Amino acid sequence: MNLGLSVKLKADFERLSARSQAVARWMIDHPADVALLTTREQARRAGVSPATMTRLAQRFGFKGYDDVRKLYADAMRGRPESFRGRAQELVSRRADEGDAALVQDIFASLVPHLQALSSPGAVKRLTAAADLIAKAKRVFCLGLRSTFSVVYIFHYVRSLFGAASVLVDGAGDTGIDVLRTIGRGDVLLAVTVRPYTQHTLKAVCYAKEKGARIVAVTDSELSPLAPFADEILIVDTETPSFFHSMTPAFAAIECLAALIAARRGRETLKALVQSEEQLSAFGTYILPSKKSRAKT
Amino acid sequence: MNLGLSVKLKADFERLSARSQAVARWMIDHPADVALLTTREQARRAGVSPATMTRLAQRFGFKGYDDVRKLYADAMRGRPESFRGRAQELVSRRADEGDAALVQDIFASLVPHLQALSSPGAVKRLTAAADLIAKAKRVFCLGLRSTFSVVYIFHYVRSLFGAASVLVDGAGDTGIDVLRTIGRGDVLLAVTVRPYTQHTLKAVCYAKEKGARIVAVTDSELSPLAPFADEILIVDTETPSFFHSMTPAFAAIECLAALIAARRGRETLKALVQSEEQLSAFGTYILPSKKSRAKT
DNA sequence: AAAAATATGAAACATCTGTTGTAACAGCGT
DNA sequence: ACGCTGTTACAACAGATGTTTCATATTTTT
Repeated sequence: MNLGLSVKLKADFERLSARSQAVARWMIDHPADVALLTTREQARRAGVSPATMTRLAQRFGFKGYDDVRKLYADAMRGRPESFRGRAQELVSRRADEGDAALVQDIFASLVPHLQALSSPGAVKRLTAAADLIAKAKRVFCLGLRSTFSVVYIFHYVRSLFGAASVLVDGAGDTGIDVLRTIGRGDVLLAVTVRPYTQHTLKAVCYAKEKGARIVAVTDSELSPLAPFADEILIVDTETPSFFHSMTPAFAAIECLAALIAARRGRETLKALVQSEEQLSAFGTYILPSKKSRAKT
Repeated sequence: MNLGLSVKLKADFERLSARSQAVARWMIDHPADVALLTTREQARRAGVSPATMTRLAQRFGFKGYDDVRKLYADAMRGRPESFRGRAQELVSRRADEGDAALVQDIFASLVPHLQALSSPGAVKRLTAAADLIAKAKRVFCLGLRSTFSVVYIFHYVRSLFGAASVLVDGAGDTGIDVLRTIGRGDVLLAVTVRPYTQHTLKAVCYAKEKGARIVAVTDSELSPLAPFADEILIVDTETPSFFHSMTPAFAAIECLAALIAARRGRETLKALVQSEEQLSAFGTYILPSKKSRAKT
């Protein structure tokens, strides 16, 4: 990620006044400090009056130097597109203050959450989890309440692939019963975010004791699942609205499923063909070509 | 970022008070923001009064929270890899190596799909669908196979909000039976993407005949659902992997739920309080404070 | 059940922030 | 020398910042 401003700064360097050049030089040499220090402190270090900082920023089209600092701060967080995104957001919010703003805000907040999942650290965790699951005899998928969506899609995709998957869910609250047979060689994929569900933690404890490995998808290093997890995936849930979003967790699980499928390679493809045959035999899907003759 | 404080924070976590734990958790989850945001802003995001921040810092031997921020700022300066473009170099170099490439590609492809959902046209459709659903007597939620995740989360959130919602799903393939009572004033939320499921289309036909309105979430204007839909939301499903992603549909539905919740305003909040009371009475969640006395 | 101890948020506080108005200054052509 | 232009620092301002105080919950102990 390169700061657009640094580039502009270098390009226009010649045309700047003496003091402004001093500031520009200092900024280019100390990008981290631009994000971390106050404008006044930066002026002091660059040997310039604070007013000069503000005016330089304004020359480049910012409202003040504060905006420059925010730009550098965002860059430091490792969110390359955030400035462009924010600008768009502002524009559109001016256009409409109501629903549109909420929609924009929700999706805008999701983007950095997804980007966080493709950071090197997250990738390492995803691949480690995929390795663990790919080697497992069976995978038990457990997620209650809002996270059920997440484990369901994992289980569904995994079933399509022909891999051994058990969805911990059952009519009449018999869900947890399927865990009875869990043991060494199995993996429990457990998903829970704040507020953490009691049953999920219990199940993880239980499975761990029986010798199963744990892959936890949760929202913090401090999650109660963390101490039990062999592999842990951290997903964001925050949104500008007052409720949490499961979209990042959902995306992470889909990605995990894809990684595992890739590991099984040829086997996956064979299973997919089988699945398709079965489903078309049952007339599950509408045929893409002619008229679909409905039956039943 | 190797911060001595994070370690101490985790070590003493149990001994901290409820509010301090909230702060510690937020700090561990957002280390970059500790360095970049003001104390007040951090307090706001952690859901705590500014005073708590200062006090927590003092408990750990600092003069005030400002010193903590400086500590984090120094730690951030110490790792220029994430800055000045070297991070992205690393990323793109790794992107040639199998797993990482797949992960990057998947999330990268999701971002434009989400952005498409906040385009003016999509916003209009979302708000129109929200309007229709907000006025409905009851909402029936129907999605089979991979799309079940999507309708499940909608149903779950809507139930939390105390709105009338019926999940079309049942043990023993009795799911469709609940549609018997559907009629004028009701809305059927139907989700299906290619390959379209036979049953979903059938159900939509049936509901339409009975006078219900249809909100369709699907992947194309040419979807078989389109002719029956009163409101239609189009979501992308394509990924660089060989299977489809439901993440955009998932995000769209969450957004739709948020819009509807906003429309119900005060009512939503009351229902949320009720839900919380009920859930805590049942001991569903792990209590955030000290000893959580498990029951059952 | 009462009392002591602790934790917490609202408001108050002095301090510091970023910006702007003003005046001094240097360079430059006339 | 003169006025004109563009820079710059200084001072002043409104607003925000981090900390402290104090009264009020909340928890723990007696």
